[in-house]
Order: sequence, then structure tokens, then C-alpha cells
Amino acid sequence: MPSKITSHMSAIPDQPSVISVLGACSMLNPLTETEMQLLGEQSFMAYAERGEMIWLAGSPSHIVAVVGSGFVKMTRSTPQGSEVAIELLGPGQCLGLVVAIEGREYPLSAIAVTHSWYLKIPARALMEIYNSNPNLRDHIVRSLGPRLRKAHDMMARMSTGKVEQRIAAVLLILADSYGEALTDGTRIAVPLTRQDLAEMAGTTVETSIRVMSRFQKDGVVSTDKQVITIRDTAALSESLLA
Amino acid sequence: MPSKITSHMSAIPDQPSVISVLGACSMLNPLTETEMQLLGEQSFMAYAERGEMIWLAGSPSHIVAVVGSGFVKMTRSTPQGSEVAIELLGPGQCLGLVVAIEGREYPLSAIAVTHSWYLKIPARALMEIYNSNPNLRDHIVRSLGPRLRKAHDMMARMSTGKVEQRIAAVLLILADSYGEALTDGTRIAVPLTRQDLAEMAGTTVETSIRVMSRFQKDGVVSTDKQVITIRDTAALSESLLA
DNA sequence: CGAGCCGTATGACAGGCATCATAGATGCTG
DNA sequence: CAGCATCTATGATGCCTGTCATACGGCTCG
Repeated sequence: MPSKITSHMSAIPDQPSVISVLGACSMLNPLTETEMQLLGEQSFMAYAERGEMIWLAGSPSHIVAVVGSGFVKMTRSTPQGSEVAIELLGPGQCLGLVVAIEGREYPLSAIAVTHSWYLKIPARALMEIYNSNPNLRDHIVRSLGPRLRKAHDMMARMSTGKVEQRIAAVLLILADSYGEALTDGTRIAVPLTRQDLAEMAGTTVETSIRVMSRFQKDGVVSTDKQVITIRDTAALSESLLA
Repeated sequence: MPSKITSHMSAIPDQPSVISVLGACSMLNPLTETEMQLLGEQSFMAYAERGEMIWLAGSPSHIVAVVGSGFVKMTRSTPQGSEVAIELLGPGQCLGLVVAIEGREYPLSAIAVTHSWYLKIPARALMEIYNSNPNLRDHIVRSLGPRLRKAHDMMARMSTGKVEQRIAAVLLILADSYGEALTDGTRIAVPLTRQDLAEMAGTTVETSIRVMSRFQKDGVVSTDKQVITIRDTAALSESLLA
């Protein structure tokens, strides 16, 4: 339970129920009613405020988490020390599942990008179900495909091209996953700092600021309270080709 | 069957038997004897010479392939047109499995890096077994974990750091997967051009040549007939940190 | 309210690397 | 054997971008 509810911080969003989060998790769709119930009894909600670490890369994977509300980024630090954001996860998405099945340490750190509620499922509880439910396995295989593909996609984009193109790519991908259609554009419904953006594009804060300033001056995007809105998707897509 | 056996090309290596390739494929380990047999009857060996395309990204995934001998690279072209090598696969490894299960088009092109024999398994034949064999699913999930992790690893390395570090990283990863221990170093048992290296490190041929020349001058690596040998692993690892 | 922190913004500067150009070396081909 | 393709190699040049430095607004806290 979050103890410090002080006036200064934005109000803590309502705590979702265990059942509702389990039900909203696409990965756990194929579970039977009783399996859901069993899992729910052993799991519990947790809260992380903005910037808080949920787990650190290298620690043992005792927990599988499901995002209830808010957004979580998975990061990895390079040998040189800088952080690279690998994935951004929203409500209903699952963290640390594959690695828990393999029984090894978390390869990525999980950090809350916004104030977030998430469900902590003991890895052992999930493994019991995994071992007896072939449908769950099929589901996992199928959900891993897109993830792998997205990773390859990012690899291709990151390892080549100029920073402006990489940032444009990141914005478009984010819009694809978390965008809300507006009359005059697409709003990426996650508050992201320039730093977050830089980590995702594999660059520095300064450069991401510069590029975003340029985009804003050109009317391609706009930012309001760290929420980015794409005003001209076509122009942004074109800047990929430059 | 390869028809042109001319004197000039290096002799075509012996064709492995269908059974031997199936047996050597770690991914298909959990198959029963009869399942293996069934699969073998519907599959057939194919040959690709160096540089030959096995399949093109975007085509329908009717075939799952298993490398019998030789090496195959999986590549993706960026919006700007350059090719990026995502994975390098050797004997016993499996191409296009996940995407075939999902029934979508190949996301990556497969190109033979050396003269290669590979087994072509009709996707439908494999799917029948996948649908009825939970052990296979478990196996796939567990094998996807490391792959995903490797992809994340590469993402982190590629999206930051200098080219010299990326090439060093590529060499070390290759040595890890395909290295043969020698008395005076580790030989990467795949003939790779500077172009191949450049694609894996996400840079240009010229730069990869320059970096490799530097490494050779420093006695860190040596090349003989496109086969790279790491002479000083410690020095190479150190250059990651710079 | 002043101090401090965080996020955004902008400038100066140097160095890395992509690009273009050229050339030698090797091996296959007609 | 001359011709051609492929791979390796090296130089010149200019832009991109990482680094360092400074500044400003908003927010929280004492």
C-alpha cells in the first residue's frame, strides 16, 4: 500500500482489482476460470510511482508482473553505462514471463514511466499452470512472434540511419501501439520526457530535444505536459526515408 | 538437385540426409520417433550456394527450414535501403518456425552466407505436429527466450556506442556461437566478408574494413580466406568499454 | 518566498563516420 | 591471356551528433 499520499503529488489513481487485471491480460486469456481464480489468490497489486524501479536487471525472477494501469519501460544498460529502453508496456501487458519460465535472472530492468499499478504474480504459481496447460504455451508462442519481430524491426532501425529518422520511427511505433485518434492528429497517451525518448531512440537528451524542437517548429508534432501529439503523420513517415 | 558442378567453384559439400538434419535440430528434439518419420517423409533437402537467396522477406511462409550444413544469415532492409543482418544461423538451427506458426509472411530474408544444405519442411506438416504436441510448444517457448534476449542485447549495443565497439561486440558474439578454440586464439568458423560484418554491425563496408585493419595491425584479430581468428580476446573485450 | 530539482532549450566545438573516389589483389570466365 | 567481378584497402571531405556549458520556467519543499 502506498503510504505517502501528500498533497503535492498527482493523486494516486484508483487501484484496480486483481481479477480485473488478470482478466485484461491478453497473455493469460487461455486460462480456465479456476486457474484464474487460483492465480488471483496468490497474487497481489503493487504500486510504483513515476520513475520508480519495479525490478533491477540481474535479480532473480521470482515475480511475473502484469501492468494494471500506467506504463512501464524495460531498459538495459550498455557496457558504456547509458540506458537503452527496449520496450514500453501498457495495461494488460506482461513483464518477465518468458524469463520466469526459463528460471533465470531478469535481463532487463523494469521502471515505471507513469504512476502505475501492477499485479505481482509469484513465478511458481504461474509455472504450475504453464506446466499443465498446453493452450497457454501456444498462446505464449504466438505472442512472442510479434515481440521478436518488433525487436528485429527496432534493431534494423537503430543500427542505421540518422537520429532524426530513429526518433520519427519511435514516435510512429508509439502512436501505433498507444495512439489515440484525434480530429487533428494522433495523441500518444503516455507522458514521455525527452530523456525517455532519447533512451528509446538510442541517443542523448540534447539531441532528442533538438530534433523534437525542429519537429514542433515544422508543425509535425506538438507536446503538452509531456504528452506528444503527432500533427502530421505523413510528414513524419516521410522523414524516415530521408 | 544442384546441376552445375563446374570445376571452378569449391566442391559442393556432401548432401546430408533428411533424417540426420532432423535429428540434429535442437528445436525438434521433443518430437517422437514417429513424428520425426512423418516429417521426414514430407521434407526434402535443398542446396543454396554462397550469396543465394533462400527466401525473400514478404513472401508467404510455406516452408520452415533447418540448416544442415553451412551458414545462413537473416536480413532486413531498412527504409533507407541498406541491409541489416539480424541473425546468423548454423547447422541444426531453424528458420521461419515462429512465423509459420502464426501463418504470416516472412519478416526477414534468408540468404546463404556459405554454400549450404538445408531441409525444407512444409509448414503445414509441422503445424499438425505443433497442434498435438505440448512438449514441442514448451521447447519453442524456452528456445525463444534466449533469442529474444540476444535481440535485446544487440539492440542495446547497436543503438549506442561507437562503431569499433559494435564490431568488437559482433566478433565476440560470433566467437561465442561459432568459435573453435585454437592454441593461439579462437577461430570463427564462418567465412565472412567485411560486407557481412558491416551488415551485422550496422555500418558501412569501408568503416568495417578500416576497423578490421586497425584490429589486425594491433594483432587483435587475423583473417585468412575470410575466416576471422581472434588472437587477443581480452583486448577485444576491453575495446567494448572504451 | 527563496532554494533546489527537473525538464526543456540553445550554443560552441570537436571528432567520428558516411560518402565519394581510386586502386590493388584475387579468382573465375570466355 | 585479357576481361570482369568481388573483396580489400586507403585517402579526402563534410555533416551529424555527442559532449560541455549555460539558461530558463515550473514545481516542491523547507
